[in-house]
Amino acid sequence: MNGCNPPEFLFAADDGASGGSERANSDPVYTIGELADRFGLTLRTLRFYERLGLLTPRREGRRRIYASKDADRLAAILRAKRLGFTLSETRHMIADEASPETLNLTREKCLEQIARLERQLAEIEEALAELRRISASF
Amino acid sequence: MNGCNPPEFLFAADDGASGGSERANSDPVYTIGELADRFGLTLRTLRFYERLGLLTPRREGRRRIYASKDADRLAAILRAKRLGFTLSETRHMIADEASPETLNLTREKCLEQIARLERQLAEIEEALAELRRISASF
DNA sequence: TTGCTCCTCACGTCACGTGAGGTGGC
DNA sequence: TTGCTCCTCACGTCACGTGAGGTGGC
Repeated sequence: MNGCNPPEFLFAADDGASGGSERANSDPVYTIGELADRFGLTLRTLRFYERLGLLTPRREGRRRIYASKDADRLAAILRAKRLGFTLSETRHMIADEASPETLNLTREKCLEQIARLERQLAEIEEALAELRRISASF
Repeated sequence: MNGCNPPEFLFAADDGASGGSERANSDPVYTIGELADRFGLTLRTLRFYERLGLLTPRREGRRRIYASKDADRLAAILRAKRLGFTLSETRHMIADEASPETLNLTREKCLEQIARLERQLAEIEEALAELRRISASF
């Protein structure tokens, strides 16, 4: 514990919804199909995230069982994805076991990402301008 | 030949520059390295485009020799790329032998592409807004 | 002989999609 | 038995990057 950590933003993805098969007492538990439905993903995507070490559901035999902390972690992953980070960047940003729902974003990474997206934005805007010029000429 | 073709835009990429090893009389000819330099690409990229059937340089033994029509075609490919088309879409858009420097863009494809890019633009703008909010909080 | 440019495999990366063939419980 | 959901390979897609090992001509 030290009192002067580098600036760091613990970014909570709040997800108030609850559901799934309540198997134990009150802690929701999901099959892969349920979790996929809930987040609008494919089974393949969830298995893929597991292979990358982003998710680690427990098993009942061969079948994957996802607890609410896994769902929280998945929400954080998708949040990072929406911000335009790659999965391997996301892997370094997902916080530790204690708070699976937070993303570990430094100010520096934040500014780098902004610069990256601004470049993409400029490219797309140029393309759009040209396409509009062309389509106006038809 | 019919007089009522669908609306179609033959889009010339003008590239006035000339250079390269003038091997035959007055028609510039390039090695793969020269062409890569000229367009800021890697050798790998040019070989890859050839495998996809986008470029078909002639050979002198095993070595690739690019004529000015190949350079024109490459310019058209890169133009389509800047407009956000995939290489396989581009493959269908590059015009026939007679005019290697033109892209064959229908009005419909143009509008579809505009819609696609507008969606990407919106996603990037949302991500940017969120990242700016986060970075302002540091 | 060294240096340069070229060549052909062929595997890696990114974020998955898409079968192929099989299992388990209602 | 049929239907449903799950499973593990394993190859495909997109646009290349990155060696590995070799060739040809100055």
